[in-house]
Amino acid sequence: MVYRLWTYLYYPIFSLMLFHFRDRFPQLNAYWDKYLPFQKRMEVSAKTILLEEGERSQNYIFIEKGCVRVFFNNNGDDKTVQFFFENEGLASLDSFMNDIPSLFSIETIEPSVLYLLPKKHVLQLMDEISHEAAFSKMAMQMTAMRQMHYMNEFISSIRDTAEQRYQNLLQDRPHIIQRVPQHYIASYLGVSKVHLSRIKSKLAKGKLHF
Amino acid sequence: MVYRLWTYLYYPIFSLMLFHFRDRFPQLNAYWDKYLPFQKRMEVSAKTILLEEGERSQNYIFIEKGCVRVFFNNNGDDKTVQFFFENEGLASLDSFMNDIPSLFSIETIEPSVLYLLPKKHVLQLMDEISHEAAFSKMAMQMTAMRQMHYMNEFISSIRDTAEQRYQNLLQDRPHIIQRVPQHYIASYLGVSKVHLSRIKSKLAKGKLHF
DNA sequence: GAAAGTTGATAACATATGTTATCGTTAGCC
DNA sequence: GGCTAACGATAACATATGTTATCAACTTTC
Repeated sequence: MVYRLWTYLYYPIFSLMLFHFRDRFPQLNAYWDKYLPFQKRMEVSAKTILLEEGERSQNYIFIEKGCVRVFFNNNGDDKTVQFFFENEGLASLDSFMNDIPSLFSIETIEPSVLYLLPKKHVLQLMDEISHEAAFSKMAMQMTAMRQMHYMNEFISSIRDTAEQRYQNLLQDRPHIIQRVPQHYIASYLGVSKVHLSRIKSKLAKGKLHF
Repeated sequence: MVYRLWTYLYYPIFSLMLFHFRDRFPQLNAYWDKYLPFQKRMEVSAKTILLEEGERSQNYIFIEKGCVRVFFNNNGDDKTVQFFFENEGLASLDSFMNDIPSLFSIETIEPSVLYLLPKKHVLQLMDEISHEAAFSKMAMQMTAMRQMHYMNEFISSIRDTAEQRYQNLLQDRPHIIQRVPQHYIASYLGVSKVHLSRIKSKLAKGKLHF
């Protein structure tokens, strides 16, 4: 019960950290820097599991170089939920906050340079940052943006075909298509890898002009 | 620019009003009651358009009796995004907040009793309520819940078949299936009405035991 | 109470998408 | 440098889903 309330309170703060913390809110960089000494630097190869589905999330992960994906297992094949790149951070939020088994696994896609900040220090950081004057405005902005993002994904799922969703991705977030293996993108779009290959082939043909 | 910032600030407050305001947070009922005199009561028949796609949202709508749906037009046929029932309130948020043409239409499904609160008074109410001590905690809770909701819808869309999504609806929100015409539910699930009918027929057969 | 519209089931057919398998290319590993 | 796994394209077939049309039951309207 206490845990739950606490989750909701700190949710937006955590969101702040999760997405483009450094780029978007340079005013808060000092807080982040203060906790640099507590972070553990890691250089890992591609396909390194950072958190296994069912384990409890103990670290906040910041990506200096490389990219990772969040996924879960669904009757044998895995479904990718989200991709993260340089200067983004992540954790399996529900697991991290409520100390429950994670619903998701986290894995590197490319060889990556990561910083891990243990839970204990994340909590301290949250505590300090919430005293910052400009904080609440930013927290709400971040949260609203996340809500919009997921709402748009949902609306897209009932409005657009897989082909249209692929083209949206191509237009809005081309870096994902450039850097992520195709079968992960397929599961992110909710289609089989064979079908995504067909979509690409169809689009390529449409672009040929004789 | 000013509008945008303002949107983000008041987003969670608005969320508070939007969903189960009265039921979930009785502490805030006094604020609501204070603005009762400014609300316009309406009794309308089914299929009454309350807001047309492209218009600017001018009122916050509270449902005393009946239900409504939010939808948009997509190449001729419309796609339902969400349903609202008794003691819930709604508006086309982006339009209401930023005074831009609405992306969605709002329409009653059943004959309904509604209260409309003009924008001007909604803004005053928001202003007052944000001074309430318990407010920020609740605002964040509401916002986190909305975020979770849309995230779960998104994950369900890449994980589940239409049949499984129908069964989820049946289990988690059976009132929707009981009260909403089937073709609206079909578009909400992202399938054709014919296919939803097939799903129902298949499930009905599965339940027969000879 | 007749006419018109709404809702839902079903059939027939077309298209979209999944599944399995094969193959060539590339990348990592010892 | 050769072995192995990962990746992506493609084909063949099976299943899922969309489209159009028809019909019956029910509601609303006048």
